[in-house]
Amino acid sequence: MASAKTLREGATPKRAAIVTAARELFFSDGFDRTSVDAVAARAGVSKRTVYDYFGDKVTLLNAVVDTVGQSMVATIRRTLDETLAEVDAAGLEDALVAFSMRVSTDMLGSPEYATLQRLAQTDSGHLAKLDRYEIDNAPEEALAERFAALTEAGLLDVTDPRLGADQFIALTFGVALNRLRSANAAEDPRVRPILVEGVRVFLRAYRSGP
Amino acid sequence: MASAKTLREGATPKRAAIVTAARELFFSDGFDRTSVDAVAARAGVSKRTVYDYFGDKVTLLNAVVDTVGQSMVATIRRTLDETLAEVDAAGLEDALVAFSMRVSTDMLGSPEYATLQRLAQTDSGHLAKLDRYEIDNAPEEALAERFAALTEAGLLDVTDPRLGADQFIALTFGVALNRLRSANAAEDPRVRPILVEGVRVFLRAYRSGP
DNA sequence: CCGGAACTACACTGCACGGTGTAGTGTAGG
DNA sequence: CCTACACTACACCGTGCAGTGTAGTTCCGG
Repeated sequence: MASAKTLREGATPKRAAIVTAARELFFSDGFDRTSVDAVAARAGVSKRTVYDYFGDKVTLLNAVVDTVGQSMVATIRRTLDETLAEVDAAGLEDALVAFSMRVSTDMLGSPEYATLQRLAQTDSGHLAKLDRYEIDNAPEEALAERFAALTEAGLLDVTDPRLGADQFIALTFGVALNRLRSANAAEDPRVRPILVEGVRVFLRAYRSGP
Repeated sequence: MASAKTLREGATPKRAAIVTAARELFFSDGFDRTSVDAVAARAGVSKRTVYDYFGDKVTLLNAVVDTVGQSMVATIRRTLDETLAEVDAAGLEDALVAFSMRVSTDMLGSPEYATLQRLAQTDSGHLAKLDRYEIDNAPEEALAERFAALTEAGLLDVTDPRLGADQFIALTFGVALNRLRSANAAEDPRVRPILVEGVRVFLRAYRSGP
């Protein structure tokens, strides 16, 4: 006897369209300033359908956060494998730069990550208690694992991998995001130097000493 | 013939109370979810008075951002002078830790800085074009100056002081904020170790080598 | 051909909130 | 005592928006 009125389930194209439209609007205008009517219009769908699928606006937000989070994690995992799987000491710096560049650009806009945080924090903060721990920390955890492996392999000297991952992220994406508030990292030529320097600082601190 | 209806000026206690109440509510609930009625109630003031002073809600937000920004800059400048004015090589690490700790705790709650950014960005982003450049960058610039001085003095080796400042901030406050999303740094015992490690990374990368 | 599910179009409710107008109260200064 | 001003209390308007109810259309499987 769930009190729900049987929301529509499954991965239909309409559902995806709604989530996509909602994501775009939430990201650009914020949760509060986005009306469900606008989402429906953008998705090319009747407002009623939105409610048939999601029940209410907050649930829709959760769906967006969920979707973005998952795809983000997937992107990071894949990029991690593709850029940092087999490196030697000589290629480490380039590999780390490549990794951060790819992540920066692959995330559709760019501050997608930070924006997601904002969305799930500021907006649904008091509203929904989504178990965001996994989504929030998965990227850091994945990177931490990799740092641990690199330490094992003698390329790095990271005693606290999780902290190291947080610091790496802060030094690269954190600085870039802070500097170029609105910009989308995909094209901005100012991004790369920031990432390069961030990686250098990280390596000066954590590269395995002789 | 200004179109304004002569807002109330000057630093009256009521005005301060309104700004304070608005700050607290904007910070905890967000701009959109905070009603002017709530602000007035919290300030112990009639709603009409709020409008007599500020004209509209966005102007009130600007006043809040302004006030917080100024006091933040003041705090940072002062702390900078008190902790990093006269240091030698031996005391550098401790001084940097002291600086970041003091800044973390002195900022009333803690993520005040990030929250301010959010407020002025997400919320008034499309609404008001406040010339936030000074407020936003003053802390970084101030820290950059200090790093330049320390480089001059031979304690550090920071070729791009502004970038170094951004990195320092990311490594310390950035990491702390990211980890302890909601917490207020003032008391949380997890903050200090993060700051200490951030400073160490920074110094390993930037301490003047022999 | 029938029934049901997915959808749309649209009207409609209820409410919260930004903003205003105004009458009235307290208070300080001349 | 009178005026001016800061302020309150309160009623009020307009609007935007979440959410619902419903009638009608299309389409598909049996």
